[in-house]
Amino acid sequence: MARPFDVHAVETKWQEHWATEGTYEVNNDDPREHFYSLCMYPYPSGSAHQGHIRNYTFGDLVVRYQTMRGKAVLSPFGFDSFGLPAENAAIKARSHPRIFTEARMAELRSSVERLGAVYDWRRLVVSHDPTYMKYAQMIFLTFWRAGLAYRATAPVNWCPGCGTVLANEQVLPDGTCERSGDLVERRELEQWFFRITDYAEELLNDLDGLEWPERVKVMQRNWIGRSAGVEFDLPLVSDPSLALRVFTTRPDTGFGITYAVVAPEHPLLEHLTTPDQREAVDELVTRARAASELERTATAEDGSLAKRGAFTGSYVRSPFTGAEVPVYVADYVLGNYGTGAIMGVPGEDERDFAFARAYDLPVVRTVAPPAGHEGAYGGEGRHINSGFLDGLTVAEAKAEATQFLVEHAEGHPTVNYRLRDWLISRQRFWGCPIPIVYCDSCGIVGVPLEQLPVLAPDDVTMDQTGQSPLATHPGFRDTTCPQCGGPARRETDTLDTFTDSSWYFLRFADPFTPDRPFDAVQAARWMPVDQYIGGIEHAILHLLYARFYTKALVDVGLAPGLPREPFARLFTQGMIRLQGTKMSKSKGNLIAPERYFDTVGADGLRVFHLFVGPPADDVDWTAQTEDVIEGCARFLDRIYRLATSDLAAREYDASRDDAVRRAVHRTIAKVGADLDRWSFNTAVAALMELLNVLTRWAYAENTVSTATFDEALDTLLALLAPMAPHLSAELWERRHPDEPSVHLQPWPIADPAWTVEPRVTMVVQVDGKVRARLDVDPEITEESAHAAALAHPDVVRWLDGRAPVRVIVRAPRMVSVVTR
RNA sequence: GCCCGGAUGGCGGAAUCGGUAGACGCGGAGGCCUCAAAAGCCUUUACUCGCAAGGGUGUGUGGGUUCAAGUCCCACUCCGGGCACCA
Repeated sequence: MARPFDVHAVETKWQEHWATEGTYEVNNDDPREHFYSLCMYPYPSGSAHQGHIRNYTFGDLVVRYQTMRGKAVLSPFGFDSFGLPAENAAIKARSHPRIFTEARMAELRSSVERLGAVYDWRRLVVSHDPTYMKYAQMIFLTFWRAGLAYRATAPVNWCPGCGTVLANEQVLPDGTCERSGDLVERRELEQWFFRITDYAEELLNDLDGLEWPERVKVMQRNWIGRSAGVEFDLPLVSDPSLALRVFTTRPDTGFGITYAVVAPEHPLLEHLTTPDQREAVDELVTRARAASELERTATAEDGSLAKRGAFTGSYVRSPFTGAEVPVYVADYVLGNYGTGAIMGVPGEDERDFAFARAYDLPVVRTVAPPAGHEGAYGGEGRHINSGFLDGLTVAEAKAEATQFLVEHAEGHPTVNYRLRDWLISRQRFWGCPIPIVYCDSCGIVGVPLEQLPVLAPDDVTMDQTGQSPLATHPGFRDTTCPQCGGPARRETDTLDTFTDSSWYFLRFADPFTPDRPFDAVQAARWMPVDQYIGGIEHAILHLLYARFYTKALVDVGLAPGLPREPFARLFTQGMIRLQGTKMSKSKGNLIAPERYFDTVGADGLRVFHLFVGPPADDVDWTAQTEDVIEGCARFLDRIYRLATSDLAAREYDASRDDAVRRAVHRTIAKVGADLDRWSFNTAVAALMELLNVLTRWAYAENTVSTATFDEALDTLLALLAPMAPHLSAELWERRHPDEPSVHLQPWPIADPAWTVEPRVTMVVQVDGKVRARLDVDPEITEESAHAAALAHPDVVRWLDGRAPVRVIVRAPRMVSVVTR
């Protein structure tokens, strides 16, 4: 497609201009109102793909728009540069992940600069930068000393494909690794954890105050999984000094207990198992331990819980009925949730019902189900078969039953969370080493601050053997104890890379103060982030971890006075799809943005991403897409031609000026409102409409006065500036060579006097159908509208002599005449 | 199974507070310019009946509320996403 100007020359000219002028560098003490705009920290996977382009187009629009609105806008950039892909690539090529990573960082940076997205590059943050690592390690040690990091042996998720353990959040519901797709194994390992569960309640409650998409909040609420209930004792029949402690959210159904179940890992299982049941129990425990999540749940496909439990031979006594009920062991009860043991209430719980069916256990209903209901009933109803609870509603009975358990069964109300502590150890090389030393005499010792950062040596063999690559490097592994000076051994695991993206936004706010991660007073000038932009795929992992870090940093004293929530407003953009599947590097179905940079240019590609649909919606890349991109470039070309054509000699007819000026001011109002509500596609459409108005008058009728036309064109360029920054800057400069750039101009303000129309169309409905349209004054009174509507010949015709029964007047928009 | 979204012309989408459905763009049709093409410009484009004037129908389906429903209510279908042994 032939363009009327040299797109490439114009775009590079302005990109160099913004870089050399430092237009978008901003200091912390800037007196203007502060605004922090941030796109999610990218993993450097090479040159930008369409998802990046979309992300940075939105982010850059926000930055430039808010700047023109008079704010000091913080717009930083950085790289989440540690991670598995670079390490795997390095193993394959017998190279070093740093080499891959830095080459790809350069590519991505070049792409975003080519897009014309502007940043304060002085604030660049890179995860593998030794300075950043030093503070990442300092934060880890501070958390550890505050008791928020701890080392424990636990059954963990081991991914054979990645050669490392994973956090719960990285395991998909089907038990596979979210990254490699391998079936995750359970291994018993000693690992480092962050005590995120200490913050479960706050992480849940603070969601309410965030301007985030509701579905992201719902996902986080589900993930945290708060459930309030009661813990109480079921005494052993054989030894009443011992009891099985269970947790339930339905204490009201206690009269329906017909059995109890313990998890295969339960500490009391050994004691509960009688000699004649030993074999069956051992077999079940062995099977449960070996089975993956997937295999376990697969057996339950048909809803049956057969073969998933075994009788222990013991009995406990129900505090409600005094009855002796059998104790089973079953893998559907989890060892690490609640007390690892439950009461079996098949009447009201579906799993219990399925288990009772499979093991032929009695079912006692305690809540009357609706007529004809089969199976377990978990809904509302009146209690039956429940002694002192009979006749009560579920809520009433819960309160009564809780009270009873407190008095008679060592009970107390408890809250449990689905959320587990965050496993942060990774048996990989390309990450930040955990700054810990193990000494035989001193135990676990933190590396002293002055010895940070702990850096991995470069000559490490990274082959995946299941142990940390660093452990195979004696020079790194063997060290001396910082406390006693004796021989010691370093921690050889690295930190989960999600720790890096959990505080980078704070480092952006103040990378200038020496000797600390950031200065709290400086960071507080920007925090919280006013607008955070990224993909929905981070709804749980990154966004939950970053919230935890922010709260913890405040509590351990590294960020005194900072807000406890990092991201005030979140926008999650849609993804790009090709033939129904997500466009991504790993799927190999990319349409590279580069090809458009030289044809339609960065501005054309930006306008396309803004115009193609609502920012939150997915974009289907189809055969038509190329045409739409061309159309966006055509829109810019028309602006170029209009702005560079010579109209000064044209005739002047002042009668048309007002109409043009009204179109201009209505567009100002529309575009501003649309940008504020993230309706970028309609904002672009409004500019297209304005251009259509201007073109029509300027070319077809030659009647617009130069002054009005100039005002209109200048306004158009200003409104266009956040969307197509290069072209608008270029045309503005040509029109105003002695003035500051369009990007430094104030955002246009609509004059209310010019946003109202002198005449509007009023419709008249007869019995609900539009039968006439009238051109009226917008200030028309109800009476005049009423009279004018009934006098209209079309209305008279449609009334056909019938008298209106009712007339509803909504001047000046509409009159509704009813005859029936 | 549960919880969220969503369904509007040939296509992407618009309609912000219950008040002119289809803005804007893509694609299509016709025209101007040109030796011709490209580019550009102009007209037209929901479906349908009609020569026309002018009607009728129409926002996934079926009901309802209302003078008036894409928008609100009830039931359902399909699509997308999340959750799903957490007691």
